[in-house]
This record gives sequence, C-alpha cells and structure tokens, in this order.
Amino acid sequence: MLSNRQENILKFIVEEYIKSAKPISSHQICDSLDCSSATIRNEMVYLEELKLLEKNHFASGRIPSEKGYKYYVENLMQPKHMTGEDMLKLQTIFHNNTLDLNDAIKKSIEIVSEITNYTTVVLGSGAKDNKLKKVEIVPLEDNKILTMVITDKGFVEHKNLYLSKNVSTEEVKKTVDLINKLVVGTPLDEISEKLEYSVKPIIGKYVRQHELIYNTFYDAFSEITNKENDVHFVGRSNFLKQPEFSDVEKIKEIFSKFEDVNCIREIAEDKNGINVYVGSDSELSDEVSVVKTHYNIDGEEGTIAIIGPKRMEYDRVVSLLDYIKSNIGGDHEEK
Amino acid sequence: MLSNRQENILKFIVEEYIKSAKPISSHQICDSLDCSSATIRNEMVYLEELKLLEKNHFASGRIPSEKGYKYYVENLMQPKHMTGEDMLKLQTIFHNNTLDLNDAIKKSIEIVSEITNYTTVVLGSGAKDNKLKKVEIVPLEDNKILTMVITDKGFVEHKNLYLSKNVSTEEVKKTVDLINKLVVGTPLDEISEKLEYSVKPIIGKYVRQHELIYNTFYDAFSEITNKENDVHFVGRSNFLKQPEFSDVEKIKEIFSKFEDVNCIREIAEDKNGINVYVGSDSELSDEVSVVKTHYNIDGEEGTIAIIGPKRMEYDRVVSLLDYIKSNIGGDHEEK
DNA sequence: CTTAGCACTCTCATTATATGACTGCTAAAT
DNA sequence: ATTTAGCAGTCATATAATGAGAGTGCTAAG
Repeated sequence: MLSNRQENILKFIVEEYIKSAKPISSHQICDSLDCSSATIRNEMVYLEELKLLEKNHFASGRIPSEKGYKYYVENLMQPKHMTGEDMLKLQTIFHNNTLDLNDAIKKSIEIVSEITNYTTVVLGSGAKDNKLKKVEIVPLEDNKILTMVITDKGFVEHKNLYLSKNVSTEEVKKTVDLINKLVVGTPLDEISEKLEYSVKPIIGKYVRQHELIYNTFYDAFSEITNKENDVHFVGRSNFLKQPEFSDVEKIKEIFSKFEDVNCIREIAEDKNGINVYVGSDSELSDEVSVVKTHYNIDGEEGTIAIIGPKRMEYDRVVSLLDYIKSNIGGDHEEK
Repeated sequence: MLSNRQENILKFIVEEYIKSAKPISSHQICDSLDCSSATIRNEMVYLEELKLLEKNHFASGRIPSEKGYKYYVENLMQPKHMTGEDMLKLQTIFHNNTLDLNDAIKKSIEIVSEITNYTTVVLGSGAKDNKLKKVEIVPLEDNKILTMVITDKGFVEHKNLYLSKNVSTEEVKKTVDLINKLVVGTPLDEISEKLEYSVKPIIGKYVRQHELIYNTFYDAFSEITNKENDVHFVGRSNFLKQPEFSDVEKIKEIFSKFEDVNCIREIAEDKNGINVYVGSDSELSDEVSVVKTHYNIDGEEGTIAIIGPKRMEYDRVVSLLDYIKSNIGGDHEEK
C-alpha cells in the first residue's frame, strides 16, 4: 500500500516523464511536493523496491517501470476532459452525420493519429460469420464480366472475369443462378464446402469454361471470408517521431509487427469499456502500449486501437476514444 | 566520351558498390582490370571530373554519383536473365491463371518485395474516366440498405445506409431508379454536377429523407472518382534494412512521402517500356530510385513501381518487372 | 602510357580527462 | 520519528589527444 505522498511522487514522475522523455530527478519533484529532495529520494528508494520505478544507471533519475505505468493507469490517472481543440477537430466529423459508420470511424482515427502523433488502427470484425446474401454479375464491355459476392451484413467482394470469346455470358448466369438457388443463406465459412459438393458437380456438366468461372467465385468467397484488408492503419510513421525510437533496430521490430497481418488482427478484442495494455501486455512489443475499445453498432463490430510508446498520454487517449465511442454509438441508437 | 577501360571501371564501381555499400578503392579494382592501382586512380580522377564518381572525403574510395548510376543504367548495364530461383517464385502465380488481373499483379509484387527487399507499389489508374454503369441497392436486415455504384470498367463502391424507421426502402428505390434513368453512362467526374441539377431537385420533392439518401450516393460517387485506395503498397519497412537508411531522419523523410497519397499517386506514369529514375529524378527523394512500368490490359491500366535505395540492383529489378509484365500481358492477349 | 613509391589527408577506434547530474548515506535538526 | 543538509561516490556525456589504417595525389622513373 502506498502512502499519499508516495502516490503523488509516482504520479509526478509518470506524468513528467511522459512529457519530457527524460529521467526525473528528486530535485524536479521537491518543489511541487513541498519537501526536500532527500525526502523524495528516500521515498523513491521504496518505490523502486516495489518495482514501480527504474533507473537507467546508478546515478540517473527515475523512470516509471511497466508496473509503474500500470499503477498509474489503474489508480492515479484522472479522467481528463478533452481540450476544446481536440473536440473541435473531431466534431467536424460527427456533425456530418450522413457518413456511413465505417467512414466515420476511419476519419476519426485519422484525426486522432494526427493530433496525438500516435498510430491508430481500426479492425473490422470481418465477414467471417456473415451469411451469403446473394451473388450477382454485371456484364461489361467485350467478354469482361463483373462478379460480386454480397453478404447479409453488407460486405461486398468483386472480381473481374474474362471469358473466352466463344463462351457467352449465359454460362456465367447459369452458375450465378445455381449459387443463388443453392447456397444463399449459408455462413461464409461453410460455403467453400457447399460449393464443392453441390455446385461444382452440376456446373461441371452444363457450363462451358466452368473451371474459370467456378474459381473466380471460389476466390471471391475465400477472400471475403478472410477479409484482412478490413484493417485500416493510420500514422505508422508517427513512431519515428518518438525519441525512444531513434534507434533503427527498435523501429524495425515495431514495423515488422505492423506488416504482419496476423499480429495486427490479434489486437481485436471483444471487451467492455476502454482497455489499456502497457508494454508486454500489449502483445505487440515491450516498447509499446495499446489503448483499445470494442464497438458493436447494429451488428457491425470492430476494435479501435491507439498504439504508442509506453510513454503515452494515457489520459488524453482514453478520453479521445471515449468521445469517439459515444459519438459513433449515439449516432445510430437515436434512429 | 568514355574509353573502354573507363567504362569498365565505372561499371565495376557501380556494381561493387551496389553489393557492398562501401566506397570502392583503386586496389579493389586493379585485379579484375589487370593494371595497377595507380592507373585506376588516374582514370578515376577523370571520371570524377565528369561527375560520374564522388568521394565522401579526401582519401575515401569512390562511390557512384547520381549521374554515374544513370550512365550505368543507360549504357553499361547488361540485361540480366532472371535466376531460376526468382523465376520459380513468380511462376507459382502465373501458372494459377484463374487469378483476376489485379490479384495477379498484387501477388507478384508481394513476391518481388520479398525476394528483393525493396518496396513495391501498384497504382491502379483509378476510376476517374470511367462511366457509370449502374447503381443498385440490396435491402439488408432492419432498416439497413446496401448501396452500390458500379462503373463500366468494373469498379465498385459500396456504402451502408441506415434509414429512419418510418422510411421505407421504396424511397431509396425511387432514387436509384432516377439515377439509373438519368445519369447512367455519364463519366464519373461529371456526375456530381449532373446529380445536383437533375436528380436532387426531383427527389427533394418526392423522396422522404432525401438528404441522407442523396448524400450517401453523392459520397459513394465522389469516393469512387478519387479512388485513392487503389494503391497497393508492399514492404515499406524494407527500407530499414538498407545500411544507408540507418539514420532515423532519412527514414522519416521517406516514410512521410510514403504516407502522402498525393506524392505516391504521382508515381503513376503512362510510358512505354520499363523506366528507371535515379535519385532526384524519382520525384520522391534524392536518396531513392524508382523502376517502374505501365500496363494496359484490356483497358485496365496502372503502374507497377519498385522503390529502393539508389544503390539498387537495377539489372535484377528490370528483369523482374519485364517478366511480370510479359506474363500479365500475355495472359489476356491469348484470349 | 603505365607504374612504383612516398607524402599527405581523412576516418575511426581508443584512451584519457574533465564536467555535470544524480543518488545514497550519514549525521544533525525538527 | 521524520525530515533535511551535506558530502562522497557513480555514471553518462562531451572533448581532446593519439595512433593506426585506408586510400588518394603526385612525381619521377620505366
């Protein structure tokens, strides 16, 4: 259990270190706590024993440990009300309420990334558990045909199909009719199986160039099932602005994680409220923190995450996420 | 005009520097050119006067200047035939010829990025000069409606629309019918105008919640017109692997260019053959080179570009691009 | 025209040194 | 029982000095 003064010291160190990125010395603290530096030092020894603080070397100032940040986030941080400036920038989006949900979210995290200099990401839930609504074709010029796969939640995947000159659009239409007749309503992850057993054998007999046609739809289905492009990443290079990432090796580590889609997908999480993960808890790298929240609005789900250095303005980020969440939620609940 | 020996020296320096990233000394050259280092040095002085070579400091070895690279690319570089290994990896894509054009291109540059450690990008021509093929809606559950805009070249943009409870799908259908009747066939960049003058006044009178509906389509149109997400970027972080970018400041410069869509769009270029742009010619940064080519296959156009340090394996990259181009082109020409 | 040889220049790694920023500890003060 | 002043000790950082190594430029001889 920490004394009041100890908590104040920890709070001071965390907040000051977040601002300056430099180790905090006992002298910097004593003014605002109204006691001498020696007293602070005595307390700091105790906080260090509890592993809430760390030193870079023997005679450096203190910096918060991972545990220290966590203690701060859980116990010391005060919910900061947003600055007018931050709010103003986000309001330009939410006042334009004709934006579709995805667009509103994307735009708002772009702004967050810009004003905070952190990296942001939106992860749609993907279409995995959607059901097939219908497939459709639109004949274009020459022998080119647009094929579309549409799910019940409104995901769309489309591909262009080039038929041989001697094969008519009718052949594709047969396939489409068959799929619409036999497979509509099936959850996407069961579709490839169903296609294989109930559609392929039939069109194999009656449709010319059935292999090409079948494969096009098959690809479209499997792509919409794994829909990984449903990851909207903004401001990756903001990490370069942080002093703790002035070393190229560290940047490399982070960026290789960012390029690994599987790693990013794991950020998605279905939890209530706004969750803060510091350092190793972030599952990305010991050097970063992730603040994220899950949304579910009329069945469209996803996760919004803000990724920054451990030395992150947690209070500001939490309040920004909170604001966004209440706005995108409210928008549709009213209707 | 360079002598034969001078060209050989330049060629040796460029190729060796590309491999090692270290300045090349006269001693390293004399073995393979069968003369003494002093002779090489005399020639190097001449090449330096012509600004084909540079020194980092008084007594360092030589490195190629921008002009030197250009001379190499234009006059000295021999078309390298691809290694079996490189070819093998790409063949896995082109042998699977059911892939749609865009997918094949995307996959192939992913491989190029992986085997070369450079950054690659595909820029679709976008849908700017497409014409509207049709708009369509698919009613989903509750009051949610999927709206789609389809162009004659097969681009698709879709948005979800949430109607108030007391407004029926019929209202949207009216709007869709009107757009299909009045605006189909119009080039996309003229559409917003046409919507404003011929569609808006009518639906303003007859359609309930016309503002929301109108704006949804309006947004879809303007998004498909600027379609900037038609940029497929791979391997940005490969730059971190290059020794000349071990300085965070340089990385910052490049990455901020990469995040600037306008800057990237400018890479697109409608030229014949495979074009090499070294350093300042690349329009991106003095520190990078761009090798790119334009494709136009059945009206689907775009640019494929490979971005790397000036110290790039030009011969290998050119042959890779050549191989890709002939494969994606050939695929559809046959049909 | 080519080459050997030497003086010269510059980088890079190593070492030494001084400075400044802090802490930890102890003993005195409150 | 705390708190504080003071001082010794530790480490990082900056600066200069040094020497070795790499590579050039130039000159004079082949």
